[in-house]
Amino acid sequence: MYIIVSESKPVPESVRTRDTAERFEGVLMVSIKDIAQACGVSTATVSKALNNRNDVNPATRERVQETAKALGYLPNAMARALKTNRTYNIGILMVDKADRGLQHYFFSSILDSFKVVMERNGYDLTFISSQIGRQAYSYYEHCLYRNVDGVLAACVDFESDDVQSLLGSSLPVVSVDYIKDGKYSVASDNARGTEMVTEYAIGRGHKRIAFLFGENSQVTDARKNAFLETMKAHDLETDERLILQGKYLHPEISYKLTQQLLAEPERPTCILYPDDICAVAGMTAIRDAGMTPGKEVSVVGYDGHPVLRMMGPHLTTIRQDTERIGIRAAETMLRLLQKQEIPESERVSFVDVQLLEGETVAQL
Amino acid sequence: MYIIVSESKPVPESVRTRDTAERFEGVLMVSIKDIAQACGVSTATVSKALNNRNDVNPATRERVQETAKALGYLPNAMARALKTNRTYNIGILMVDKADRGLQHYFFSSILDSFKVVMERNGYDLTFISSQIGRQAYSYYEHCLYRNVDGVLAACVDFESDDVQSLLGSSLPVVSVDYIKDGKYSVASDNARGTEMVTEYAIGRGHKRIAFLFGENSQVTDARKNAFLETMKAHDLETDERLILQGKYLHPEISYKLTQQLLAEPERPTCILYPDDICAVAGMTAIRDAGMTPGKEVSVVGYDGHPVLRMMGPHLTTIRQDTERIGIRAAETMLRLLQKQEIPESERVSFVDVQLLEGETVAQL
DNA sequence: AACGGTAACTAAAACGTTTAACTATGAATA
DNA sequence: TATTCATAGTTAAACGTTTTAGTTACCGTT
Repeated sequence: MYIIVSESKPVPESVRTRDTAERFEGVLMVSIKDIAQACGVSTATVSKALNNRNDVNPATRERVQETAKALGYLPNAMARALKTNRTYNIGILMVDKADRGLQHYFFSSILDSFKVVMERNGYDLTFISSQIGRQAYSYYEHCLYRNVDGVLAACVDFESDDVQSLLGSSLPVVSVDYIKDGKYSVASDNARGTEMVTEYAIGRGHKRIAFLFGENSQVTDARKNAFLETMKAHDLETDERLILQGKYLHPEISYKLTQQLLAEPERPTCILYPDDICAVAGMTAIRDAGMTPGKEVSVVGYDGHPVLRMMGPHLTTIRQDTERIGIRAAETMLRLLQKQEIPESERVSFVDVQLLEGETVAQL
Repeated sequence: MYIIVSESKPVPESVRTRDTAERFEGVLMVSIKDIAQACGVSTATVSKALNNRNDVNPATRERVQETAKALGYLPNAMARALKTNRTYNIGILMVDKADRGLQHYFFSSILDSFKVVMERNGYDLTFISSQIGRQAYSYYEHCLYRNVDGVLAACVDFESDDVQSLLGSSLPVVSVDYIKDGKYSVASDNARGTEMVTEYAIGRGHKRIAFLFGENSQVTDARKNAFLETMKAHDLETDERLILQGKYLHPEISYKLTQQLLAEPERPTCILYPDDICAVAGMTAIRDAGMTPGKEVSVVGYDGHPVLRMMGPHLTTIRQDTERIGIRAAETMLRLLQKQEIPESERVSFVDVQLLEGETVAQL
């Protein structure tokens, strides 16, 4: 690997042996050629020395590395990538329809832990847009243009042609909460989470349980199916008037749907929401209707949003382990990048969820 | 600029005239040479045609561009950057001490809007880490290594040597909520926000107002000073027992400090919190002490976090215009990148805030 | 003395662009 | 007719690396 340069100092005029273009005003970059001249060896030897190859004399290697340090040498990522076809750059695909992808706690938090692990391993993260310069291109083309070594896809419209063509390519792609045959993904255990929370409500005596779900997606399907199956397993009938589609993280819609549920002739005793934000909005609707969440009507969220940790009453919810999801995704990515064979069974990795018991589900 | 390739198709074998390295398995990249051969011109002409230079015959330009499209040509960012010293890549420095920088609504939201504007203008965003490969380097060195065209710095320890050396460099840097002489920044109008909210509380009859502030920073200083000055301007005395340091976005600490304030012999009638999360925690502490936020003790937040939009009671708070901050930062960045002269007076751009009146400040 | 082997190094090509300098052609001008 | 000029193209170098193939020089064997 390269030389640690603890502090970047200006290159002393005395050691500069050739004209190097200024990368920025006043910033002269030292190249491998400068080191070669200073050490009286060829650039090939310098390259090998800096990369710790073994066909270079230890004494020479030492001398080269010291000179590199002394001159403040930094490798040029572009030149290296051009030659090796490896950028040590991972593309991040995280764009929801409203360009608000980063603002969803669930995804930004996954990105944060993914980032930490990847950076530790020498990779940088670059967002993939749907343009190159000012022209429109597909995500896949953008990836080729930037030559990323791999892609993390999350919070994106997986069913779009654009994303599908990326997933179908030979690029290493790890997707979050989306499973595709032969591809690699990390998913929160949505089926189990929904099962847990449904059983919890049933266990506290609830029979008439409403289920609000978000936009169509694999996540939504997994949760909806788990809900229906759990209800059936407990011989409880599901009233389709209580199973409504809302939108993830959309409090207004959740508020309205809650009002609608409360207006039912036979209203539910418990409402399962697609996320915590929606649950909070639902609680407000309940209060506005003159009732108390957790008393007349029980409420359950999803996510385990940290903002709610300190809020009263504590929301009963499913915590998704975003940190672990990010780490798992990074691990999978690193294995792909190292061309490790990943057994069929490990292509999809489910991350455990956790039931956070608050005070919003009444014991009937 | 370049050719729009609406869909990336495999290169027909017939048109491939030379061996090109596979960038990934099965992905043969078409280069400018392929186009040159196919069109019977030199690579120089192809380059000029694709870049819409004017010393190329319109007919030739047309032919080259069509061929490029037909062959599925994509420019190679690395090669181009190596030659031109322009990457069209902006470094993002957004790392708090706990690697949770992206999870702060304020910053992720700024990043989101910054990203949209920069991408529209042909720039990509890459996170700057403090490593190159597996070795530690300074942020500045990392920027040189990746050859970013500019850097956005936010949510970072501005006072550290590492960040200071970046700010002191000749790289175009735009900082958010941190002002440095001769440098470019966008800042939320913290002084004005605090003044507004303090005057609002005073206007509702509050005299004994507590002020909780976060970690030492320019933001904190601006807010604290504004608070003290506003109080003084209204001839109200400030009790230093009511002016306490907490931590941004740290509900537990906020909870404890609130308890401490409530235990004061002469307790405050209103508490100003450093952010909405802290305010929510404070409200819980107030409830836990058997009181009602907005009645016995009033509460004010800061940020205008959207999660709270649907929560009852509505928190009175200052909304920071994160979207505009991101856009402004992008505009400043673009001007710097185009080497536009930015007048002294526009180096620091303050973004207006907004008072969101909720129900948590009692009229005395 | 001749040979083979190895360690340490070098020369040069290559990655895919851009661009400065040059050339050829023909049209316009003096 | 000779000169200038503009247009449209070409050649070749360069950006900073990595890497293949080759070259020494030296040592130990036979």
